Amino acid sequence: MVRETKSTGSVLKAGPVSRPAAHSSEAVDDYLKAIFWLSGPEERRVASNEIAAYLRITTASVTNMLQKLAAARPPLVSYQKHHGVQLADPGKLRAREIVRHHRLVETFLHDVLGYAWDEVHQEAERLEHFISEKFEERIAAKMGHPQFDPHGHAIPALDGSMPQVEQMTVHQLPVRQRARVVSVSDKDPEMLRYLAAQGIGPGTLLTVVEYLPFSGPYRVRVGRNKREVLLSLPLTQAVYVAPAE
Amino acid sequence: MVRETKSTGSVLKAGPVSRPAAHSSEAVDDYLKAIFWLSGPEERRVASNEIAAYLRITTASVTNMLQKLAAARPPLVSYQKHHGVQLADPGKLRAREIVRHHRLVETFLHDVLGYAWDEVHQEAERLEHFISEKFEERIAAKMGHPQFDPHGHAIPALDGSMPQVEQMTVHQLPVRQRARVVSVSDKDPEMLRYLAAQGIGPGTLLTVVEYLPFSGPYRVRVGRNKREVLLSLPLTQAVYVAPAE
DNA sequence: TCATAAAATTAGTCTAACCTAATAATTTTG
DNA sequence: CAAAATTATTAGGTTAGACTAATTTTATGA
Repeated sequence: MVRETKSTGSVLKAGPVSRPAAHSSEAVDDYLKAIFWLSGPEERRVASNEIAAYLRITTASVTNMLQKLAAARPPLVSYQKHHGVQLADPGKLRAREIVRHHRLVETFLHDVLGYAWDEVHQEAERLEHFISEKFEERIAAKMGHPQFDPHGHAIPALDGSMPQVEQMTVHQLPVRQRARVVSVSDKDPEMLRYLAAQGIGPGTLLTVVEYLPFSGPYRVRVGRNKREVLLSLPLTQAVYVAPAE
Repeated sequence: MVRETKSTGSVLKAGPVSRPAAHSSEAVDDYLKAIFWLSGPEERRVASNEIAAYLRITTASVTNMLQKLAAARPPLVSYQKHHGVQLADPGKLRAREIVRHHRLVETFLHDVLGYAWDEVHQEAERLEHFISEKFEERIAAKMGHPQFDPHGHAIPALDGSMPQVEQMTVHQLPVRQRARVVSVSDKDPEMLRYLAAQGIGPGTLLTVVEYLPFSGPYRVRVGRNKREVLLSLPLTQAVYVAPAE
């Protein structure tokens, strides 16, 4: 019985030449995203180690996958045994595309479907892999091509470019320096709910009054009414700010 | 190195007892849907054969999967060697849930995101597996809990119930009998575009004037202005109507 | 610099879901 | 009602992407 293959369609051997991979598997997407985040704006090489910790899988699995990503035509990463990986251009493009999907979907869930800001991440994390370019385009258009997601993160443009905003964490902010919240990590819903309850979100003005020793809480004045709140170390590391004049 | 498994999470061994399976794989979903459609409203047993043809895979693969679906706790199908399958209640529930997802998503894409009616099926076919109950609930609410999708198909209620509308195909419609279009098969985009161009969609009034022999085209009068169009056999089988008094 | 610790790689196993080829059961028909 | 045709099942293979265990390479620090 001969039939057309209904294959799972891995990128790894697909496509004629040099196109940015029609579509990749969820697993491949997740590796590309991990490398993208871990390598940071300087795009430094990333160790298998770090990827394994980030994705909560073993390093053996990572090595295995990195070899496939590097063997893909065109290669999605540049990989050197024992010396980590870097995204190659097609991989970088795909990573940025997924980040764009994620943040557009988050914004859509929040602004159009009325999700709370601590609920959007989980749903976007799944959908980012499965929406089409058309879907992406339509929701972006519906929202007037937003620049930022509900947590204040910049949404990459279609060409993949992402505005680099100058920012630091509250943890790094000098005492008494007035600053405006730029963005908040979206990973932990509980954290987001707590911060929202304290009136902290993108745009909020704040000042660190004092930080207590031994990773103690930070006393922070929030907003116009200068309410004072206490933020633990992890919280101060989850809130990004830009100094205000 | 011991780690939490980030398994693909098959239904087949998941869950405590007797819950309708937290979530199933895409493949399992597709089998359940296939059985659901093939068994029809009478819920007759379905042969491995038919499933294989419907999903365009081999019968060996089907047998293999049916055994797993039957071995799942709780069983998703009732399966007897050499005598086909029927959906068990949990399987039926999941199948209806996916149909609900599919039709709600189609309606959403069409009504909210401005997709054309021939574009919605493909996107919904992917997304139906990955949206959460919350997403489903939110888009349904946003649209005012619609009863029908853009092709005229009824959207199953949350409890899985589907109104059974009395209908026949244009192919089966007696000559001169006035009828109203109930629904149109969404599978073939080209067909949908052609029908739309002829002014045929849910709600359209029509009458078969004449059918020519040897599977020849049907002459059909459409709408109030009684424009006459020719429909090939496949088209007459893709359009469902209810006789109008 | 060399011994040890840390990190990465290889080799081989597992599962889901497909496949082909061989075999068995059922149904149809002369 | 038995032979032929159809349909279903079993057995064994493949691929992606996880895993463990063993080994090798690189980095560290006495």
